[in-house]
Amino acid sequence: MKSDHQLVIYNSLSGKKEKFVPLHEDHVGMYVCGPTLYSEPHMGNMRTFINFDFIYRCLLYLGYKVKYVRNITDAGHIINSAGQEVDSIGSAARTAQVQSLEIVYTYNVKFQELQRIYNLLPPSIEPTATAHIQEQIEVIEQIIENGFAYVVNGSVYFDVKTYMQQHNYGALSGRKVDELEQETRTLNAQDEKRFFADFALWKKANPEDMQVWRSPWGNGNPGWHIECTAMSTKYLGKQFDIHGGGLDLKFPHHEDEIAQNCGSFGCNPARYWMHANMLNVNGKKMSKSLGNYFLPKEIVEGTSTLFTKAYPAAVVRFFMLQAHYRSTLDITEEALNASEKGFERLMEGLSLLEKLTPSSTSSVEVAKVLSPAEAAICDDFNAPILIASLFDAVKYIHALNEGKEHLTQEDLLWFTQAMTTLVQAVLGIEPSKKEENQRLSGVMDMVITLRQQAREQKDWTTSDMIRDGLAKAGIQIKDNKEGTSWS
RNA sequence: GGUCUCGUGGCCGAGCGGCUAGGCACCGGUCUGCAAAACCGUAUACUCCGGUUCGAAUCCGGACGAGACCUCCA
Repeated sequence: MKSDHQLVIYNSLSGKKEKFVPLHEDHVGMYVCGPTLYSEPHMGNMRTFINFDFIYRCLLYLGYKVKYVRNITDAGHIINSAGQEVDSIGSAARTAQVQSLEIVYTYNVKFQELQRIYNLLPPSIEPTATAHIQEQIEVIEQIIENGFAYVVNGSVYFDVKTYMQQHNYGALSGRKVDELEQETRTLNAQDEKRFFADFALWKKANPEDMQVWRSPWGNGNPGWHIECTAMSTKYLGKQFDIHGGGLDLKFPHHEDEIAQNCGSFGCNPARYWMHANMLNVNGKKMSKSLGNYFLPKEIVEGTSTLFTKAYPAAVVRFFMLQAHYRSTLDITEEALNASEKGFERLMEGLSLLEKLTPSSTSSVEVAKVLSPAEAAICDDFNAPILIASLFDAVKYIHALNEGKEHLTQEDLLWFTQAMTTLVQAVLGIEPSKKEENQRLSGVMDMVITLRQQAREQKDWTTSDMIRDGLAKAGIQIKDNKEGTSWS
């Protein structure tokens, strides 16, 4: 561990912040539930992935060797409590009149592109459900062997009642099964299940199914929850350090994952469960069903009807990291604009830092400037506090620039590297790339020279005409001490 | 209906027993031919009502309001 600070993580399992102690020193196994590729992930989905990307980056920064597994759901049948079968990928395929794999492949390509645009580090492994059918079958067999599942008419169900005799179903979500029964509004029409809370591990094939796999129980499809158990076990072991996902997956998905893992291997898969909170639009969760969503690409391209302009992906990412991952975040144009200005201030501070000249002595300890940033990272990955500390550092950079503070060459180098690491490697914010337009910049050089000549002759009419004309064309003139620049 | 979470200044959003969060906007200043930009600085807050405490935005109880989950969802 590089840091002097002790990392604490809020564990959803206990509802408390806990000291983070990995199972294997310096190594961290982390599993995060990825997207279901029946449509293009929306901005809310992206917030979760951005948050866990930040967490991954923090762990790397702290010196851990991280194995980060994020699955891709490209198969799976869900039986909801009303007994209806949901096969989102299959129905998307039927609607588009293509094969399931085509749907999955199309959206996976888009998802990979989004990861690039939003600067998400690629996980160590991105396994797909369809490539792990055999592993899923093996886990189900183990659960049956342990007596926590039963076979009915070609389908396999998890036996919650039997499981409860030895384990705590509801350990994560805090739900109590007898309460659940009363809570369930619609009466369960699924007569195959012995108990209303039982869930499918394997579902017998329907005639309309486009994808079907062979199993000891006949042709069918895996249940929704089992893929995560199979893949996390295969790549991270029966128990690993961190399991993450969106808050909306806490129940039933993660609760059922715990049941499956305990039912097959006798242990909770993860020691630390982390849940990222939702992205809100006008105070309501962004979701497909509410229709209040927009796509991550639309905001970057300026084609979303919610906003009047386009925002660079780095700005959107920065905006998201200005809220803690456990809080909901309301996205509005006003808030986004505020972040954009702040983002630019931070970036300008960074580029100013590289132009500073060293001094023979240092007036401030660099470690003291950087310490709050590390403390923020270690306090349950507190990105907003980290960013606040970076803004404090920007103030310090300006003080250095104005000669109010000074640093030796050695300290300046240290400070510069640390700041760059925190912004680029940890926050995952790349400096905005200025679009190099050779022809335009040539023209602009000339225009600025002309305006400068007019100003020297105190010909304010001409110089203001140039300034206003450029403003109309969307180009802003900035007069600094060193001269005139534009953007 | 059940379970849970949250209500912070104009906006977004940290903090979670005593110490300026931060960003944006506002206002004042420096700079400027005037502006803009940039930089510096000040101010504004903790839904309400009780309680615990020397001290509460922070803990406890209640009211009101909002949201999430209990159906698929990141």
